Parts: sequence; structure tokens; C-alpha cells
Amino acid sequence: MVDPDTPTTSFIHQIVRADIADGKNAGTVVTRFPPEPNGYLHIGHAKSMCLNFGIAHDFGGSCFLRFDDTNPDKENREYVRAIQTDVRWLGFDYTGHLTHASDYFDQLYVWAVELIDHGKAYVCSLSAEEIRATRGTLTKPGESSPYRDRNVTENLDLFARMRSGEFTDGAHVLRAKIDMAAPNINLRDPTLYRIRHQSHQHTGDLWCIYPMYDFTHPLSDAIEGVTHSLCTLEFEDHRPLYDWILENVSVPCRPRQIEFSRLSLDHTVMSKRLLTTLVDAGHVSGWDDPRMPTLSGMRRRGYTPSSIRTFCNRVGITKKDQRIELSALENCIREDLERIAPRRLGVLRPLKIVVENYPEDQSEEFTVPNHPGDSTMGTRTLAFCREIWIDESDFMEHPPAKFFRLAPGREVRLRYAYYITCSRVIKDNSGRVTELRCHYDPDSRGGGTADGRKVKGTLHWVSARHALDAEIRLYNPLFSVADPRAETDFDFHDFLNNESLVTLGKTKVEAAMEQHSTGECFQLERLGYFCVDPDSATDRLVLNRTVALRDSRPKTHT
RNA sequence: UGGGGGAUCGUCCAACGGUAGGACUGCGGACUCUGACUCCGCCAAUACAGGUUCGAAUCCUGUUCCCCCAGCCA
Repeated sequence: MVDPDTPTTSFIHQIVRADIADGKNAGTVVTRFPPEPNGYLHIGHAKSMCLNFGIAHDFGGSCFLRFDDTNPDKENREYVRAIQTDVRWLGFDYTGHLTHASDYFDQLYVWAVELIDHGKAYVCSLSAEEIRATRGTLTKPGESSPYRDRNVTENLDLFARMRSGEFTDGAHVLRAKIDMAAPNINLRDPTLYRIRHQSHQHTGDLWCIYPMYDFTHPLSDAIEGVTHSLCTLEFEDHRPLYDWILENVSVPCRPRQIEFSRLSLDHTVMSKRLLTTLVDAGHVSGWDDPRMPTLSGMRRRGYTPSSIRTFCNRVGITKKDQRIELSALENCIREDLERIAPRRLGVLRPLKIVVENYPEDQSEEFTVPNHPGDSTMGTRTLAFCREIWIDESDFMEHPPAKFFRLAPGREVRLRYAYYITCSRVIKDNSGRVTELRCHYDPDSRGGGTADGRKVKGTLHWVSARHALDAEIRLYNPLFSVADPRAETDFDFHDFLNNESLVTLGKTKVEAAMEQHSTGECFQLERLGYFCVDPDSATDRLVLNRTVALRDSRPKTHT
């Protein structure tokens, strides 16, 4: 599924279009989305998915979901499962195109042997430290390994014994024989295989040697007939190695690697290492914490798949470093929810109002629309009685200019109900306002009067007698600075926002929300968009605020 | 100081030798039973210096700044 407004003008689209025009790959287009199952997918992965599945869709090709699972140390099945869930949730169908790099281990081994046979790879018995020490630096060439000129027979024998489990981890590696003096460090005899006596999430204990990314990736692409291998900028330096592998192994086709810039979002981090740390250290409740930029976190927060796709398409594909403002993302989800979210009334920080001229034993109901702009969404019933709750922030004893809400002597409208005027303010010993006394105008039933007088302020409210208790969780950015990693002496602890989660335990929402199901979304009028958190139960309602409504008020009131 | 990339409104994207345009943000205004939505308007950019050309964001030369690379991670 791809949005109708998907841009088809990125530089990658232009390259693909040109390749097709040139008759390359017999006019076919095959891409792949290759996550490593070592963590959950995040919004940056969504950008990659939209690109890869999008290109395949736009040119009538196909896109593989391929697990890049060559490092058993870090990968596990929970991640594999979560990734599949997230890809499908985002709206991409990989039926018949689900693969693993580890599916190709046999073929990869054969190709490694082919390299050895041709004198293009050798078994190196240096330790990891020794290899590092002889690699040279950015400005100094490396030195050849003493094992560089091992003969083919010996290499073949050693490599076979590596596979059979004869050696301990780290005893040997297989290296490509390229150029220890190459200015590109990736070409200084890169490691192709390492020994890991470690069981693998997909292949179990079949292997004790595992191929490296640089060897595996181009070959997996070739096996799958990938025509355009799209990856992020940090792999640009690896392209010569990618091409070297394809040129020196008898592959069925020649994929082309093209790089684009990765996505950075203000006030969060996108590196899996950091996200893993946040989870492991308990700074968040898990990978699906609504503050996380992960797809599972955003889903729980209330983001819709289409809002995320729209965002990715809007952000575009270039080679320029991107740093996107949060407002761009928030705008996308507001746009979506504005259309589809049923309206409800709820109160975050309840302040009691007693409507003194409304009879104690009376109550009544109003039938109100679920969406003022979309009558097909139906209606619901709102109950009213003598005691109601409004939000604390909707009253000020000494209001500044342009405060349209309640104040002593002021008349406001209770949404869909009545006009009320504040007649008395009741405070506790500390001077805090604890209750308001008001009177209502019976002629304003439904929210308007025959005299047509203007009432500027309209407040959300709930009937105290009928309201439901709820817990509402408000979210703010995880980090207090836009780009925590740009800070000198970066230690993310210094920039964690300790107000990223604000839990309001005593909120009141209208009775219509008694029936709820996880993930359901609403707009609480004037407050924002909310969704039902999985922590809810039949007798407990927990709401996450997905995003607040835009606020064009002159000053900052909350 | 090696190699690989990148520089267009505050942010993101477009313009592919011919009027620098759009989105987000910000600021005004209209409308409004959500200070929402919607609508209208405004502010705001070609890193710098030369050159080629009738004409340059685009081509050439030089400079500056930013990002990535020294895993048996991906």
C-alpha cells in the first residue's frame, strides 16, 4: 500500500527510471528492506521501508523483507517477530518475499571457497588486536598479515576446519585479499568470516562460522535478483567492497548500491544502541513505550500507519543530512486523526463547579455529534447535572486580556450544554481555588440562546455524577535538546527530559467512554488526540495523549 | 594533514542554463458552540569568491563549513 501522493521524483526514482530506459535488468525492479533482528524497528526504518516498498510498487517490481541475520550474538526471535508485526502494521505486504541472509549460508560458503580457490581470500590467524594494529590509520597504510600468502591448499584446509568446529572463537578469520595500502580502509583485506560457537536464531547450531555483512549483503542481493540495493549514507565507503565481492564471485546478476541520508528527528535518538540502552536501563518501560521513536512505541502512542507513511513521503529522499522538526511529524498525525477520531469530552485536572440554580435531584441528556464535521459518525448522549467538572486551566481569578474562559462574573458556554456564569470562588486555607459556584441560563439549553448573544468561550466539561475515572498519560520529548548527540561530551543522561511522561491519575471522562478497546482513538475536545492504552481493562481506562491540538493562544497556558 | 559524501527560507523538499516554488514552523487576519478544523495574507533561502554565458541555484575554478570511515557490528 502506498499513498497516492507518494513522490516519484527522488534522485533514486530518477536513477531507476534511467536504468529502465537503458534496458538494464530487462526492465525489472527488485528492492529489499534488510533489517538486522537486533532491536525493534523505528521511524528511520519506516523511511527505508517506504522507499524500498515504494520504489518496487511504483515500477511494478517487488521488495523482499530480508533479515540480515549474520551476527548471532545480537539477534533473537523476539526481534524477528516484532519486525514482521511492524512491517505489516505499517502496511507493507511481503508475502512470498520473506527471506533471511542465513538462508544463504550454504551458497555463501561455496562462494567463499571460490574466492580462496582464486587466491582472492586467505585464512588469517592474527588476533583481533593484531589485525587492528596492522590495519594502519586514516593516513597510514596497513601492513600485510604474515598469513597473507598462505597457499590455496592450506587456506582451503583451514577454512574447512574452521567450519567443522575445530578452532575456538577468534583463532582464525577468513579475509579478502585486496589491498592493505588502499586509502579506503574497507579495502584493507576486510574480514569475511569469523568463528562463533554460538547458536543462531534461524539456523540453530548448524554453523560455527558466520559471514560478515560486507560479504553477505551483496551476495544476498545477487541471489534475490535485487536490482537496486538502497542503503544509508554510512555505507557509501563500503560500495567499492560491495562491488569487489560481486566482481570476484560468480554471481547471477549485478545489483547496484545507492545511498541516501538517514532520518533524524529532533528531541530523540535513532541509534539502536542508544534505544537498547534506554530500554535496558529502565528509562522507558520497553521498546513500545509511547515515548520511543519505535514503530511499536508510536503505535501504542496512537500514531496511525498512514500518518507515518505520509510523514516519510513528505520528508523526502536525498543525500543531505536530515534533521526533522517534531512539528512535521505531529502535523501528519493531527491531519489523520482530525478526520477519523470521534470527539469526546474529558477533564485533565478536575475543578468542581456547582450550578446553584440547577436542581439537586435533576439531570438531563444532550444528544451530540461524534464528529461535528462528519455526520456519518453518528451521535452520543451527554449527561448534565448540578455538579460538573471543568479543567483547572479554564478558570482564572484574575484573567489577563484575551483570556476567553471562565473568571468571576464571566459567562461561558459549556460545550453542547448551557451558558454558565461564575458567581463565587471557593478557596482552601492556602488560597487554592477548590470549587466554583455558578448559575446557568435555562434558555441556553444546547449551547445557544434566542437573543443570539455572543459567548466567546466554550469549555469542555463532564457531569460529576456520570463521569468515569481515567488515567491519562501525557508525553513530552524524551530529550530536552533537539540533537543530544551533537552535545560535546555526549552523555545522554544529561539530556533526558524528566518530564517526558506526565501521568494524571485522577482525570474524568464522559460516560460514553465506558466501552473501550485497546488502540481506539478519540479527540478529547480542546485537549488533543488520545488512544486507549493496553494497560486498560474493562473497569480501568488508561489513555495516552498521542498529540495535543494545535494551540494558537497568545500566551502559554496548560 | 588519507578516503568517501553534502551545502537552497528556522526545518524538510523542488526548480536539471530561462520568473527561486511547495510543505512544516513563526507572525497577522477571516470564520467558529473545540483558542481545533478550514480559508486568506505576511516574514523567510541559493555557503563564499572569481569565471563562462544574453541569462547561473544549475556549468568551470578556488575557498569555507558540515557529515561518515581505522568492528572478528550492521
